[in-house]
Amino acid sequence: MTDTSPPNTRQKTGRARTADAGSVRTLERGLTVLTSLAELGQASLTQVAKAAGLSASTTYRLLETLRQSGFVEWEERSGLFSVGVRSYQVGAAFAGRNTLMSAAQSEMVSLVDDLGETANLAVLRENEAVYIHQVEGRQLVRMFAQLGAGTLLNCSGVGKVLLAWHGEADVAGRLGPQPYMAFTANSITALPDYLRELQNVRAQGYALDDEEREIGVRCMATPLRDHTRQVVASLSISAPTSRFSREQIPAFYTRMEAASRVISARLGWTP
Amino acid sequence: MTDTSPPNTRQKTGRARTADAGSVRTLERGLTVLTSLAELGQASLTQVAKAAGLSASTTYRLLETLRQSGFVEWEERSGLFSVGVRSYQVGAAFAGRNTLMSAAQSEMVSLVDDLGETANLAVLRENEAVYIHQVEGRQLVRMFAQLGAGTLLNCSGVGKVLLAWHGEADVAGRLGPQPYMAFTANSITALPDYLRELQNVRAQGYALDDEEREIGVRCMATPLRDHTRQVVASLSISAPTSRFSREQIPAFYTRMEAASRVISARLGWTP
DNA sequence: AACTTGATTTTCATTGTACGCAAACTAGAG
DNA sequence: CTCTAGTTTGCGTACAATGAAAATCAAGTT
Repeated sequence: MTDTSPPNTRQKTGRARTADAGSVRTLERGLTVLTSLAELGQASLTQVAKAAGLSASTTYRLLETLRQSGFVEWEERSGLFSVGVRSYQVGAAFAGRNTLMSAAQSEMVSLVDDLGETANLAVLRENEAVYIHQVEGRQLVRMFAQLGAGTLLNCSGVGKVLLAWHGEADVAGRLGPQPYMAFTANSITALPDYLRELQNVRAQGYALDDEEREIGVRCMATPLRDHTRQVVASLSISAPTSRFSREQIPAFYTRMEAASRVISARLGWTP
Repeated sequence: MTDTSPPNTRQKTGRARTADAGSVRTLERGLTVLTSLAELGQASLTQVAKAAGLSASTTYRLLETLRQSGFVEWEERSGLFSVGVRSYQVGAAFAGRNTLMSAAQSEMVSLVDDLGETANLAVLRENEAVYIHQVEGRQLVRMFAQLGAGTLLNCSGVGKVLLAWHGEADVAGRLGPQPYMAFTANSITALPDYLRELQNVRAQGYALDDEEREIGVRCMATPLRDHTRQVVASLSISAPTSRFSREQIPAFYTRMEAASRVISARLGWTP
């Protein structure tokens, strides 16, 4: 029982905008449920509740509401939930409005035409790189990257590019506690190594994922900038090492650099 | 009408959900805001508030929460909101998990290879047909259909197919009040005409949009069924009349029917 | 069949939160 | 500078959302 404190404990600490000011808890929770479900792919009520960190009954009601709005689907047969059409519709609106994607589209296609490998477009979101667009290569072997999926920042070319021009503290914060998760023996797991790598990226103008994510797959990523000259996205090409040897790096870079330049120009970037 | 009738009018199917039971108002409103914004594309606070039918302050707080979660973006420059990356991510999860899309993908590609025109995949959602997948044709002329966009049911081939096997009352309900919106002189605007058209669809096995949506564009749609034998989606091909004459209808249908059969089979349909 | 176990749905009282109103700010336009 | 339209914040209250626990339901196990 809080003793009746004076009604005006108005702290006027300047402009400190409290992180979660004006935040609506219920909506926040609902979105957490939706996001958790998206990550799970397909899940039961209890699984979602656990993933979202909410009680079963609350999750039940939130999921039910999401279902009624079409953001979530429920398969009667199995009793499992999954993301619904409405979510897809809303997501498509993002793709439509997104200037980045339309600016990159044609160049990505011609890049794929020239190099024959799959091109990806990724942006930074909190602690991960999110692939927002992909143009598949002619080659049969399919690359891993899944649209909309998030990738760890420590072991992907796009991750390096997106962080390369950020401050060290920021980089450290986004990568989280060491050692970073490793996928292969080449994965970078310590901050100093990563920071040194970023220096290379700044010097060379591109980042390499040299079988750090998956053995047998090499990947080159370049920065895209807009009118503010900040790096807003990263373009990447992934290919099996058999078709992308170390010797080919300069050739790949020449082509990718040209594409990046064109796309950046469309975004308002000036040299 | 808060009828306090005993909650046990349990229907066998375990699923007797009352329309809005267990619905969370705040989340509902938040989702309405998100959906409205998706439709507007890019909008100011007041525009969204108006579209969602909510007060400015409520909308402000909901938008702010959506922004903090990444579902909505806010451009400082213009002060306008738009759909954010997070929405895209969640939507992509739908696409990934969607068995329909993966079942249809390869057949759509080969259909496009054979016919040279753009193929679309649509499902029914409330009162509209939603295009969830598209494979673009080689031809230069770009078709109208936009991914994730909803289409009116009265003047599209997919709309007719999706409703053809529904009861008349249901059809009437989904189409809303007459006269239906017309895009061209060929558009169907009255219920009796539409119901007669649905009879044709059932008899022929396909629906035609004969310049009903746009002059110069013809479109053929076929039903896709799953293991329940219900129509769960519709496949369609759109082409300018110059490349898709009435005489070609049988040829198109032969090809489309084959594709539909294969896709339906993948969904568990048995003849 | 009767039991067990675990998940889903509903009820219910309580609390805390989301809401609308209105005031305080902003920022353009005239 | 004033006006107007839009955005943001404070505040008190109604009532919406919540968790706990009870009631169902589904599926094994004996």
